Amino acid sequence: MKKIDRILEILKSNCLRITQTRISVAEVLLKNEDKLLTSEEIFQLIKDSKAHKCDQVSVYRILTKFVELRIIEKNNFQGEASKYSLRELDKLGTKALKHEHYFKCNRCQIIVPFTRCYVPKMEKELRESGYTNLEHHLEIKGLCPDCSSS
Amino acid sequence: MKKIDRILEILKSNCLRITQTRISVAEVLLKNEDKLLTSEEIFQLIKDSKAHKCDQVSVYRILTKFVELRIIEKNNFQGEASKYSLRELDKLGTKALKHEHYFKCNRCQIIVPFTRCYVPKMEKELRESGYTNLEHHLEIKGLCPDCSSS
DNA sequence: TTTATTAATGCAACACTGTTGCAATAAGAC
DNA sequence: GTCTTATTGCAACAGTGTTGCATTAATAAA
Repeated sequence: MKKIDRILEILKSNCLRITQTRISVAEVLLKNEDKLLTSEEIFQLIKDSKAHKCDQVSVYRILTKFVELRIIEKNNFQGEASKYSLRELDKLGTKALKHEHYFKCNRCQIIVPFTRCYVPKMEKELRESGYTNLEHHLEIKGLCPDCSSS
Repeated sequence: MKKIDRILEILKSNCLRITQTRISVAEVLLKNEDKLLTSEEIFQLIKDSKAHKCDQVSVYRILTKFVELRIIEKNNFQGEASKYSLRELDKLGTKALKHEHYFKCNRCQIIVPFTRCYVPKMEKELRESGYTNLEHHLEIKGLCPDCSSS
């Protein structure tokens, strides 16, 4: 099954309408799966495509809804606009948590996701102390190899 | 040596003036060492004390300066105003990084700092790949024990 | 296919956090 | 006490995001 079809399926099963704006947002996210996009960037890409005109507010509302439906992830970096990215196909609409672990270069601003994760150990300790429903956000910043060597 | 004296010493050694507003900000932070305060809260506490009147903008500027001078730490939580806290006496003005590891309850909003940290392992891997000047921010959210059991 | 219903949208206005420019004030050097 | 200028207060602005409400369009029903 294609991702776009799964997204439409999720909308339908939640009694939400398949609107042009929702399709446009989904398409932009699909075309930029390797990136983290801000609401503003998504809005501009829709505008540029000229396929359909819409309002920035609608983009905000749709992104908020998509996060609720677990279609996308919202990633926050200190003092910046939230960045969004599509979840993997098999996790679309599910409660499976995506790990949010990013390195961000303080110079060239590149954002590199990384997969190794030791946080579960900390979460295990918290769970053993009575904490529940744990989720986390980890952000490592510094200089990437390119910026370190120049 | 007292913390307040060390703060004034840092200001002097950086050729910055000891002003009433800077003293007020330092005093509020000292009186609330166990908490993380927002700029707005610090401003209100100064206003309430009536010891001295000042502007919100000055508080912003002073906090920014104090962060630069490594007198305080700036802690960011998703979509919220930055929260500030004094550093430990022996770390005031030094480059020693404070670990920022917080648990935040999604229900009662309590923020609990925790000390155990596995992040250095991730940072070690990044350093071995050529990354430098690493710093991090980790935020774990969920329900605290009290909220979990009620 | 047309009509009716109402979810979704566009627009304007607002809210929150934080920043900037500049004239007035006050810290502290002399 | 006077002078210099760092610091402040004020007003205005900027970025991100939200809310209320009248209009539009997606979809169910006729």
